[in-house]
Amino acid sequence: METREPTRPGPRRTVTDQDLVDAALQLLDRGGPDALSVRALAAEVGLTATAVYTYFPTKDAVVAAATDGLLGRAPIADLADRRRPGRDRVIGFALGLRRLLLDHPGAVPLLLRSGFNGPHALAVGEGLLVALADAGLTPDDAARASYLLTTHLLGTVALDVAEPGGADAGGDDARTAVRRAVLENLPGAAFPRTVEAAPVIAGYNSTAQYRWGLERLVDAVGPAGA
Amino acid sequence: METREPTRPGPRRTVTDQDLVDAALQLLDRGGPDALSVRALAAEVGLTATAVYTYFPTKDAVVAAATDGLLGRAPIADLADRRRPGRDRVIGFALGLRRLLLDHPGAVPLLLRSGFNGPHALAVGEGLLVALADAGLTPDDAARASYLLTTHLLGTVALDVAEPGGADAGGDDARTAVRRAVLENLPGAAFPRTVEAAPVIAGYNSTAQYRWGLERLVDAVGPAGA
DNA sequence: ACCTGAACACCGTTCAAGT
DNA sequence: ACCTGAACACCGTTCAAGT
Repeated sequence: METREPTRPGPRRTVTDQDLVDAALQLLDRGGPDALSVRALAAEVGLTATAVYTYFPTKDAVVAAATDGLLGRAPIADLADRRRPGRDRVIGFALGLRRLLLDHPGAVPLLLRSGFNGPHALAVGEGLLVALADAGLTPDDAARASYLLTTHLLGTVALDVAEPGGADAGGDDARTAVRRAVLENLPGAAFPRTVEAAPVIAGYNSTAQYRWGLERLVDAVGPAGA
Repeated sequence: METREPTRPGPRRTVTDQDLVDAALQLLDRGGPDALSVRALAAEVGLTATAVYTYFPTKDAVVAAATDGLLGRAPIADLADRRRPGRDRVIGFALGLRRLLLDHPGAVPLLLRSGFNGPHALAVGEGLLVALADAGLTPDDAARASYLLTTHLLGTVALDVAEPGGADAGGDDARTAVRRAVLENLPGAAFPRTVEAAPVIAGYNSTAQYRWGLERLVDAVGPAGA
């Protein structure tokens, strides 16, 4: 006696909202932000372009669902694990969310324009507030710290994805080497400090550099300063 | 005997690269990122769409020139003024650049995808390195701090511009009130900390909140911690 | 409710042709 | 060199029509 969830009778539905969200993310992963067109999305799930408007009122609504869906894959379980110190949870989560977004560079430009008002965006914010409160911050300071962490994370990811050559320029080391060569060929008379610091600047996009800022940031807002 | 700069003879040129850059920024200011099309740009300066390709090889090149041109209006003179402490110069500059970008919200999504490799972007980076070195940081720490300040600034501006209602939602106070009402109507069972901190979260986009993070950030990277 | 096909008003870009 | 007009392969979205 197989008990499926109660479905309405009638012809088999072949496509769901979730199918479209998944297909949208796949298109973004494969071809970047410009690859997500209503026509391409429809073809991906075997529909005609106009049928998409049965599921979502506009393309913007599809984009909003897809970008919030991406945030739904953020490691918020890390934030809720009360056996670990709040500070460790925040740092681990931030590193994990950065990794997630850098693994989907095509979605990032759309995410940055999305408003961050979907259910998964709210869940991320709530989780950060919990972990920061556990780290000893007052509710108000936890909110300010959450915003500081978020802007730092999103700004970092935005710059990384905007990098010429983008994500397909090989690994961290290969990108750093390319950046360094460019920086060292700059006119030293006009930009002496930039040329001098080229090795560090070349590594801006590295995980080490993100962690450097993240740790200082967490310590700067923490209760240790109170 | 009027001595104009030597111009070639022949029919009067009516349009320059700079005209197109200025027109692009005006279109972005008036209608947001989607208002900048090659056809609209051409019409703005009295050309046909295809004539634009005489000046720039692609639309992306126009966008790059326009966004870097916007950075050219950043108050880098603030950074170079050696009569003031480095810390004050950095904070004043960051506040000024944030204001500049928020005054041109239509250009921000394009700026965030621009790569920041134009001459004015480089000049901003160089100025930050100078002021941070004057504040007592080592060259390497100045570079890391410059990146931290930049990501924070860009993340802040990105979130601000992405806000539903955007820049045309009245002043800071009006936007905060709207955000607060939305936050307080959230399901308190699912997002208790978010609802609790609603008054602070509603003010995320305020200059006060940006300054809160900026000052902590500057102090966290400063030589005081050494 | 879900889906199709035709259509509208747009895009960025190329090309042949003119001055 | 600068500019035009026609054209190509696309866009997001609407609408009438079908099941």
